[in-house]
Amino acid sequence: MTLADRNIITGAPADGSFTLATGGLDLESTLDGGQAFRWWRASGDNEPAAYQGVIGTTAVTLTELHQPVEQQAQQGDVLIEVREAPEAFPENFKDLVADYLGLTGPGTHIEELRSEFADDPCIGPAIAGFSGLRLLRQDPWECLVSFICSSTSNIPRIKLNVGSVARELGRPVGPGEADFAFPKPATIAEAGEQFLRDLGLGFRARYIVPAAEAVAAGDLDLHALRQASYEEARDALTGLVGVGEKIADCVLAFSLDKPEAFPVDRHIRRALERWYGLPEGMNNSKAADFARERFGRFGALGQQYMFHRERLAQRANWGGRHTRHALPEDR
DNA sequence: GTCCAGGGTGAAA
DNA sequence: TTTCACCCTGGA
Repeated sequence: MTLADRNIITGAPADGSFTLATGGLDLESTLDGGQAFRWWRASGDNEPAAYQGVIGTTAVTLTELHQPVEQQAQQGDVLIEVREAPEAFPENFKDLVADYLGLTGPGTHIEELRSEFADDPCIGPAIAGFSGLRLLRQDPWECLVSFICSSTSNIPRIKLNVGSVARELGRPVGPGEADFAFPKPATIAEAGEQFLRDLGLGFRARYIVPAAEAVAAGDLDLHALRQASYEEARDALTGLVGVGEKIADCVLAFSLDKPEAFPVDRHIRRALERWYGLPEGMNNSKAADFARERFGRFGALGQQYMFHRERLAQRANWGGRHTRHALPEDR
């Protein structure tokens, strides 16, 4: 039975909670690993991972099921609890959650990735030791703003900035202090650059407002880019001031159905040099070409594994195994 | 207290 | 192709 078979639903959940077959999805690395920035851990380090956040206009808590549970749910499924149902509760909400978690998309092609890249020096061990990372399929507008915020920033600060924008300009959708729907482009455009600067976004405020205006005016139709080719969609995004290839590739990978996108930042650049013989001094654009050539349709997912591995390696936290055995200084 | 890096980009040199 | 300014937050 496939995940899709197990996830067939009709109508909205009656009691506000339901489970999804996710094939062993790991919430921490997927929701809080640098793809999305508005998920907050709601459980202790030694408890099964649980995260609070907002999907669309619905405040939810997602919890990994680590023990056999009743009826149709299985170990490795995820429990979705609706913390506060919106006035107009989406009839197909379970489908929306499955869609957001990428359960029907390229992010689930983990077995193909595993078989094709089992011998890969960098992501091979990462996939073998850690198979729960998936690609999300986020709302493109929130994703775009998030990654404009990422410029010369760091993950804690990106979360701070995106959270401030949602809190100050978004509509409250739940009891929690982070329970806000992400504000529409017109709302952000109207708030203006100075407002965003006062929220602490710095020079990024100057980039977000014109992007909001373009989307609000219909000059840039983000959802339509899901149907466009990778090149066409990337050109449309980099047409925005403050959106270069890296940010565009993040938005393409995490919200616009472009699995071949391969965002190259300083960490990924270092990994490409260390593991794949990328010549030092090659610019990021060429490095991305190199990686897309190598990873093809697994670019976005492979990049997430690479990014995850580099992050853990920097924290020296890869279970003491995979980071230590093949770094250049060890060879 | 200072110093510095952090999921970049665009313009000038 | 390289260098620099752009904001500002948290940790060393």
